[in-house]
Amino acid sequence: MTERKASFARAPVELPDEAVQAERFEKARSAQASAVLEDYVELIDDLLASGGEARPTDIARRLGVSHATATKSIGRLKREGLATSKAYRGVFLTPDGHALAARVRARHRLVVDLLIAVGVPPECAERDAEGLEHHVSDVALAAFARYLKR
Amino acid sequence: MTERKASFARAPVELPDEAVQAERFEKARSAQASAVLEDYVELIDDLLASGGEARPTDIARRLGVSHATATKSIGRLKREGLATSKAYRGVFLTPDGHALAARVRARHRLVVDLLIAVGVPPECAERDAEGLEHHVSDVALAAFARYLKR
DNA sequence: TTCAAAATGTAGCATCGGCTACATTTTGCG
DNA sequence: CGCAAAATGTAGCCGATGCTACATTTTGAA
Repeated sequence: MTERKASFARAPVELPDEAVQAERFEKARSAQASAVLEDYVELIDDLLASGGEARPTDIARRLGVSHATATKSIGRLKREGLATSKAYRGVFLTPDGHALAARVRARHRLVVDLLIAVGVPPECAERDAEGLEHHVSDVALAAFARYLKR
Repeated sequence: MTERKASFARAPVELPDEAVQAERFEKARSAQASAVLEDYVELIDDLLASGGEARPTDIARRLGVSHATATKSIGRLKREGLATSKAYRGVFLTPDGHALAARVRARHRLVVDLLIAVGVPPECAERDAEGLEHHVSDVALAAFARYLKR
């Protein structure tokens, strides 16, 4: 078989430009950094809207973490100006926190609806959306909305 | 406007069962935990396939991190039995690592194609997929494949 | 009212994934 | 060949996010 030693045996793998690729990964990392905060504000907003109270223990149970972990994260929410709370009292959202919660919830809805629209089973859509949502850009979100409107 | 004081102003917020919700968040966290490993094996596999070498410096540049960070993560890949390397030499994948890379790449492709199919601009699809892919379950992936086949 | 259980707070530990700074080894060029 | 530059390795720091263990405060029921 006429083959030269250095020839490529497989399809020529096309790598993206170095800088472009690095930028993509950086975007993904920064999205992940805000994911936890987003989960907390969304959940707190839900609890406030439904039951009227957002207690650290409830938050912890719903997120599946220890109450100590939840308390620590709530502290971060407060440092970032998204929530307020006093010792031994429930947690509340600042206007910023509330606005973030609204955006997050709307995005969550869209992602779930899109998944279902392309044939993902509802329960699976809900489960996957919990991780997916933090990485969907505004541009993609707009595309989802257009797609669903058809 | 005839409104009663204590009536609910917003739609009655329906909260998922506590355990169900906790399970969703736990899934998302565990998916995130393997995200970094998946990114590394996929990139290493690409580098090996295209240029023939996967050097820590190249990996670091493409991921947008320092070489020290890359080295540390490569150490983790080795601990987890996904890669091998000797001091001052390139990185290689074990059979397990190669298999993981193949699965990750296939999933990445599907996610990008699905995004494009629903109207997301290609470059945006590539960017978002970098974060999204780690959270798409096998069930959702199968649905994506079915959808694209139509 | 009292007191035990539940909720909350706090301290300390581990891992992970970033980073910078510095030490060491390879590599390649003059 | 020799030596400087590049690549690699290593150490130590930080913040985020988990955890357990223990201290404190609230709460509710007897």
